[in-house]
Amino acid sequence: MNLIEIQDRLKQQVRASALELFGVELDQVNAETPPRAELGDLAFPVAFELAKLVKQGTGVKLPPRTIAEQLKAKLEHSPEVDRVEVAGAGYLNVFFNRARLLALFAVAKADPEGVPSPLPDRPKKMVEHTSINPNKAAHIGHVRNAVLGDTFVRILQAADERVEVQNYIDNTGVQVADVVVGFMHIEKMNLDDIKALDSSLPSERPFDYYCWDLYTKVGLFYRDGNPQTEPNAERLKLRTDVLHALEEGNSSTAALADYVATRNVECILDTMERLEIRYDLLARESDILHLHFWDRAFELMKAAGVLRLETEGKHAGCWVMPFESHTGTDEHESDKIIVRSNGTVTYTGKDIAYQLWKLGHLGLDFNYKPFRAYPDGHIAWVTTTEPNSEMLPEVPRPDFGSGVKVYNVIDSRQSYPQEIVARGVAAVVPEVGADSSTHLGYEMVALSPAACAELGIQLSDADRARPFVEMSGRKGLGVKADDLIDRLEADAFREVATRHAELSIAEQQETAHQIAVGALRYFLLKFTRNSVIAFDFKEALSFEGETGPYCQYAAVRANSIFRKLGDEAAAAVAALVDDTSGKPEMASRVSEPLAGESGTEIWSLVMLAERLDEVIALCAASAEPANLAKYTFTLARAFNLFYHRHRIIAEQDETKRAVLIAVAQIARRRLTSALATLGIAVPERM
RNA sequence: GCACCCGUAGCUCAGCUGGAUAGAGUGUCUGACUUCGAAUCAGAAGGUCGCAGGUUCGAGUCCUGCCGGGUGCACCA
Repeated sequence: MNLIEIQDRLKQQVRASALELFGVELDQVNAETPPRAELGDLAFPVAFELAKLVKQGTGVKLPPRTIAEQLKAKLEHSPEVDRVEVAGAGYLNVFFNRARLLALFAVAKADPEGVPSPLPDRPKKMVEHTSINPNKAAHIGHVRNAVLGDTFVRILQAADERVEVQNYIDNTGVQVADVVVGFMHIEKMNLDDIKALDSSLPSERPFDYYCWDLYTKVGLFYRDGNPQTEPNAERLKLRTDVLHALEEGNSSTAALADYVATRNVECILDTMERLEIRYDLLARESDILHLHFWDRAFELMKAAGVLRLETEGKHAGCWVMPFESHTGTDEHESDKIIVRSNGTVTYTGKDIAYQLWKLGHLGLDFNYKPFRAYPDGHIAWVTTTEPNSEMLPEVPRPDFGSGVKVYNVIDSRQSYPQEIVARGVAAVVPEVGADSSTHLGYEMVALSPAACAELGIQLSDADRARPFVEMSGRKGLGVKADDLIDRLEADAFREVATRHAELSIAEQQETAHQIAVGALRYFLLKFTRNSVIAFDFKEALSFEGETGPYCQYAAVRANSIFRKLGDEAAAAVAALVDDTSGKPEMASRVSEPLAGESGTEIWSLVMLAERLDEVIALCAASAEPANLAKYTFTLARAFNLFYHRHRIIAEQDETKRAVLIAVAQIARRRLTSALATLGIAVPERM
């Protein structure tokens, strides 16, 4: 039995008592954590609500405290409850039987490092994240997306959900076309030239870095080298021609673009692998086009009557989706164009087709082939048009698509098109509804003025006056992910080398790597999704205070205690469990260290640690990983305080020592599990 | 013009479906390493929760209006 089950049981008793004593049927009973541990383990503010309902129902005015007093007597019969107090204006505060629950929590099975066994019987949830245009290296804004998405995946898995992770590859879009224009018309290269270049590039400037620089040149190229002038129409036509070639496929230009995009995807996946971020499926836009997903979606949408062919006005010849919640003006139309007057489909249209496929309502499927095998044997697959790829005998292919719920991790600037996608899907398949599509939006990562100065970026006067500057791949304005990870690893390595000279270089590097990942992931997760991160080097590179390494350090300390205790820890916990079951005298001795002011302080760590399941459930429901990050830090902080105040190994009293061991055991298990769900490993030493 | 997001300590941010005395980190100042590791801990100082109304037992949280900042409203993605 865990804390959630105990709470649910008490809530049911409150409901039953309210009905019995006052004849009031409560919809739900709220439980909260009292502001201070000495006020109890669980609080019900239910008496306030009951006072109101009783007055409405009968006209009798009962003070909340009187109501609470009557409920108190009923609750005190539960075996998990030690006593109940009425406090304040009418709070019902529950104090648990500490010795009993300590034994209960101490024997709970350890979580298997946040990787639960697969649950094939469960309906599948789809999470799309990363989805970086494959034309350049990833910057920290992209990493925010990937870390948010990956952590949300881990949260769903920790909540026993079945999840499929997809990364959308927009390999036929404008951004890829631009880099292709750069290779063909600035660098004057053909496919063989690019391959030769690729293999000659130094490791510190890989292909995606090369494309990053080239991409910034293309913007200038369109404007004949002067950023102030209007684009050169002749040169812009080169882009249109490339775009057209990409959509058609089967040309030397398309082959060149495919190489460029695929190599960038490989580089980006390498970057993400450094942060423990992996994928199940890479869904390529070219395959959505060439397998005619849109044609099918178009038919479904027309049949459902969600599209209207405009015959007059400035949208004449376009198929549009009416969007009445946005009122139109002269400047801004309220309807969303899905098919252009030249017959081509917009991005939103393609996304509706893709979303219908994710939910298993398109009636078409991709073909698949393996893209990358991870060291643990997991395979990231990629979509393809070639049907024979299905036949690869040595790799069993999972079934992709057909989820019941879709989460799209996309920055909040795209909330308007995302809303249209959700409504389009709901209109075609009313039975799944708009609720099956969730836009997991987040604000951008921008650059603080200090960060711009450090990067040597010249700001315009207008930008200087702003609180932050938006990153721009087009302008080459941004912090590349690999550069930042390199810096973090170098900083961490320097620390580890001085602290642990006894470790081998390889061990020091591995530890530095784990610390760097912890620092970066935590930094990106501690902000809630709708807060803009004004990126600051000093803050991002910090290992002290509210950081990932702080949390890792607490877990490392806990582990070192158990390393020293050896077999004694398990024996002590077993003895404690034995004492509390059916030996009243021994049980009361176990209660002693948990009583009084000092005992409450120790006990509060247990209660906090056991709240992990509740926090995971909250994060899964609200799609807000920041809650888990904050919780993990709070737990680490509480453990550090406990660690500082109580010397376990030096403790002479055997019973108290066993209690402290059990408490530390619970805390380190939950802390390790919380960190794993954040994608943060616990080093051996640090 | 319309829609969405934000405004909380000097700075960066939390604040669960309305609940008890609004919290962290950072910065400043002061203490604690002979101990299971100081990437740590303790203490001090720091607040008109943007402003004004309203809803109620109770509002940082909900409603209305206003002020200030951000984003979106493409036959781009």
